[in-house]
Amino acid sequence: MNIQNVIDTNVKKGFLALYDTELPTVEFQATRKEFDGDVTVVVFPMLRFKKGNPVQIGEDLGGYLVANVKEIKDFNVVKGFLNLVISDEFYLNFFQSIYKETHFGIATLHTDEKAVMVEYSSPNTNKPLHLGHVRNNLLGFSVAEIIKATGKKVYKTQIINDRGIHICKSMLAWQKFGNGETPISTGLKGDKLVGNYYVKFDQEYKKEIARLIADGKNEEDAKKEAPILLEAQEMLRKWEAGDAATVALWKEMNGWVYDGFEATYSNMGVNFDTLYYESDTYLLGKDVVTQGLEKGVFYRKEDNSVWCDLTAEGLDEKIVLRSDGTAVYMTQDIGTAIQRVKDYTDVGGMVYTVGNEQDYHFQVLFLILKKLGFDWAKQLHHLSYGMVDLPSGKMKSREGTVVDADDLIDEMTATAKEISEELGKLEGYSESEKEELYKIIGLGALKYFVLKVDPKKRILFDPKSSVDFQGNTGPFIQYTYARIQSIIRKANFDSSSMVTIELHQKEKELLKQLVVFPETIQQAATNYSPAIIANYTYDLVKEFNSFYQNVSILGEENKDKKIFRVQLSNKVAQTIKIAFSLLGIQVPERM
RNA sequence: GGCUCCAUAGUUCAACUGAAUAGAAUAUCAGAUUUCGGCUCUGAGGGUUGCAGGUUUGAAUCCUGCUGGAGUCACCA
Repeated sequence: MNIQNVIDTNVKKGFLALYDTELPTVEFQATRKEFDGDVTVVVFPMLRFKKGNPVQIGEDLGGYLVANVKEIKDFNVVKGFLNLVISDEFYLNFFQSIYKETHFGIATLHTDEKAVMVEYSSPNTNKPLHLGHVRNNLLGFSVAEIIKATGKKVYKTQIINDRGIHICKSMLAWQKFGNGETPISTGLKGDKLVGNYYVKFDQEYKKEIARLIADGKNEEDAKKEAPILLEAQEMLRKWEAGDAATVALWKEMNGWVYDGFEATYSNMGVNFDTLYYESDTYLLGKDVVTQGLEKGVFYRKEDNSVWCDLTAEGLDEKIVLRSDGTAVYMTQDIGTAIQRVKDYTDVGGMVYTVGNEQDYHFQVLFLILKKLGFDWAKQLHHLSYGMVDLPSGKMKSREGTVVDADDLIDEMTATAKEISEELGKLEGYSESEKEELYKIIGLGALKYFVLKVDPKKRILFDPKSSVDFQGNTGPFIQYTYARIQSIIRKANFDSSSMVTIELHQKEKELLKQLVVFPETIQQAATNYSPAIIANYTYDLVKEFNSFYQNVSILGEENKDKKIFRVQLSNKVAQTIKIAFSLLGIQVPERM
């Protein structure tokens, strides 16, 4: 019995009664502040079905609605806009119906629907996580939570690129120059330690190239013949042959990296339900390619390489198997996708959180999977997002302009600490509670900053000034939440019974905002956009602050009104908390 | 060069996917509240929505062509 449905069906009914004409759709929107009313029906589109003066049609329809629909109390027409005034009773009934709900807006699990697998993060194991991964992780995690909130089962996953020549490079450098260093012996996080040796390899490699060139080699040959590179290639062959010592070293060093990543993930507050490793999946696609060849989806060239012709779909030809029979990136992704559906038979679709530089890759991947005839291939989505740029330009690891994820979180936490100490509302908090709080605020600022922007747009991140704590920011919203909690702590009277009062305009505005929360989640899910949730929450908070400024809550003399305002504040706080949980942001009781 | 994406107040972002005078925040200026947390609230100035056409009762939004930026077009991942 939501108000949209009521209006939709009754406008159609009214149109039929008045003009004897069927109206397929009704367009409406929230009424702008400067006009009277709550919901506005747009008359213009109706002119296609019934020629006439839009104002007159508006008047006729308005009259019909007020006479026939109890929720609609009054109306006015401005140009082609029919503004409807919704009754207090409707909003009060709505409030009573949601007041006891602890998870307002969150749908219960629809057991009849297929599950969705959301992939995100998928880092290179040679490099510690940086700002780009932060955006990826926050987006992936949040979209997974949002989809879950619409009632679907969700599996969070990632594919770990744990194999290949790049891994051998850091292994080799560690063997040669590491002197047996471990994360424990150095006190370094494992991913940082391994990352250092990856850099070390590159330095040595460059030195050798320079030496070879000095000895008279040309640059191209020098790059190919540098001894350290040859050694790395030899190591890869050993690894692929299953050489025990090489595999043991590989396992040990990867273990360090995973521990390091795990620390960063847990710090960031993201997690996974299931993991896939490239070393397990890189061969998976081959069988599929064989089957695809039989079906005629792929074809073999003279040199024995296998291709997929996508020119009919407006794309190019794409290689899926090298002439030596080995798998390429695409082969691996085909195999992994199929494996996932085998492992989790309830999965009916997947979301890939990967940067927009891979738009083309995923277009091709999805198309190939469709051609192979998998019914779930229609339910694949590439959650493509823009890069994070620094004022100095692109992040480049070699130039040291990478913003490290761990460092970033530490910095944000430190800033939060400075600000909280100035405010000084934390008497009675222990040191560890304070530290916990600083992290909630610091991370809240970072996450909100990243998530409030439409995913497909680029973000310019200025570490110095970008992350603010005022205005449209995470801490501003957290602050409002904390302030409501303060009011509730002080409201030491029984406020559990439901009351009927005449609504203040500000109360009505707040209720209007609450009404649209469930559909906002739905919209965020269909658009794969946490930004929609972020902006909704901000609007709700602004509306609350305006209410807070305009009416007195605890100072109200009318007992019923006082009760209602406490209840309403409480519901707003709960809604903030739920909305923020969809973004992976926590809210503090005090700050 | 082909294809894809992006361009909105000084700045950071919106605009419910085609509707009313394009909205917030921030910064600036002017005020309120001095009593539920002054990290609050109200107001002002600030825009030819990159440019030029087109479709439409109506365009930031759709189409075409430009300009500027990014990405991609590997038997790399």
